[in-house]
Amino acid sequence: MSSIPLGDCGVSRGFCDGPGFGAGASVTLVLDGERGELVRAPARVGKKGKVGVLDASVAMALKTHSEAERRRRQRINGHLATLRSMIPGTEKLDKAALLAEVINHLKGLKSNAMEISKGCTIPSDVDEVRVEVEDVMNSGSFIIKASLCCEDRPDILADIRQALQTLQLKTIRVDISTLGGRVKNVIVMKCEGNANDIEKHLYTSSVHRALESILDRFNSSVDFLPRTSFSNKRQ
Amino acid sequence: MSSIPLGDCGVSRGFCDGPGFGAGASVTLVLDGERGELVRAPARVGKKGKVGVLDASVAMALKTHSEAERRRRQRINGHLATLRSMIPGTEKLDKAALLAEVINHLKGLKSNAMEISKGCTIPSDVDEVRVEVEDVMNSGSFIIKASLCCEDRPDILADIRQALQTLQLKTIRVDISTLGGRVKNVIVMKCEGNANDIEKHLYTSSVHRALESILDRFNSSVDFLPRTSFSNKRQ
DNA sequence: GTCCACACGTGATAC
DNA sequence: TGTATCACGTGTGGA
Repeated sequence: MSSIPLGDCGVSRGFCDGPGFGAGASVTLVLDGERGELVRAPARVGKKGKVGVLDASVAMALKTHSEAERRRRQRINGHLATLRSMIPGTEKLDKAALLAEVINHLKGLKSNAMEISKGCTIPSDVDEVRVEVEDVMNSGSFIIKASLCCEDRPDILADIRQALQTLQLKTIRVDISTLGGRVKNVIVMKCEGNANDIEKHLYTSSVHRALESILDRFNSSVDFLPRTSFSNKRQ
Repeated sequence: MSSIPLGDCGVSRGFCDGPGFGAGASVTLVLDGERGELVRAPARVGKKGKVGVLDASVAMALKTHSEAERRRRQRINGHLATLRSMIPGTEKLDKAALLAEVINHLKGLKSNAMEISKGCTIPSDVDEVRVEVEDVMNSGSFIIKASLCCEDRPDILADIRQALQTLQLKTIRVDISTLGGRVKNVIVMKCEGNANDIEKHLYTSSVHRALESILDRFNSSVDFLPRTSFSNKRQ
């Protein structure tokens, strides 16, 4: 009784005239347990040995039971319909495929959020250079995602640009986040054309070296650089 | 045949000896359609008027049918179990509540992604200054979230810092995203202490003016500034 | 003893 | 044709 059935779900048949009831109740053949063989059902008798003395209360119990079960089905199918409306391209999928697609979208959104949080937050006060080949297109192009985390300074972006412009990489996107005097730069670059693994490794290590040189340069000059020129110093 | 049934799902009973079969097949009473009354089922006869001439092929059809149906249920329930394992706190929920929770998580992740993309992506080639009081703490402090979107240039961050350092605002966080020669700067500032609405509006408009002045300065000087010094120009 | 959720087999239906 | 999915009513076990 907690959730809402979301309408009739298109079930417009009358009560108990649907398929699956009458035949299931009148056929006196059952499939034997371990064998799967069709055998005669044992003549089921009532509790007192009489068939047909089911009274009105039992009938009412059956009725309410089947109605409750129908409501439960409506509830589940309503939620399924909601999910189907939320995920594009699932209009013609059956229940299992819809649920599989829901799982995929959930994984995708979760990894997406993970990726964004990984790319946007600043790790805990530790200098870091990370370079990874993020995605390999089937066209031979590949994407390099590099990040540099260090103490903040105003010309770090210019340094990064200068260090990377010698490479034949097209900068797709740059994200810079600062927090408490630290900065994390995420640079997404793309190399178009067919490159083999050796070339990819060459690019990757070149990017890594370029960013590490920035880090080294900064760390060697941090002692005598004026640190008071930033407005967002750590406190 | 595309997805995997994910094992037995704990169903260890033999075939057709489970609940819900025997009694349903031997009781010869059905509930009448529109009324919900319990009536005698019409004596179902075979196709040729004889009961009990169901041959082995029909039995096999029934067997394969129920087995296929069981496989279908296992597939669906397997996906449901996967969803349950993906979302914490759904271990003791029933199917409908689980699906409702899946819907909630999907909505949450989607709005989260929307929020992040709102703060990180660059709008479509239109200069923009937005300032909003993001969150008002119950301590009287408030947070100003300002964003400036314009053509990219190397010293824009320094300009923003200079323009905002005259205000008594502590910079909590700065996010900068560039894409195709455009840049979006998101600055989150905090003003501690008790401020009334007039002061908040004063701060807000000051930030707005500061950022717009940067935009104006850039737009008036864009004609004679060298634009070729960026590595990530739009192409 | 009542209520609820689940798994079951079955008929209808689509392809 | 067989082989899928789906909704149905029902039996049953757990709160």
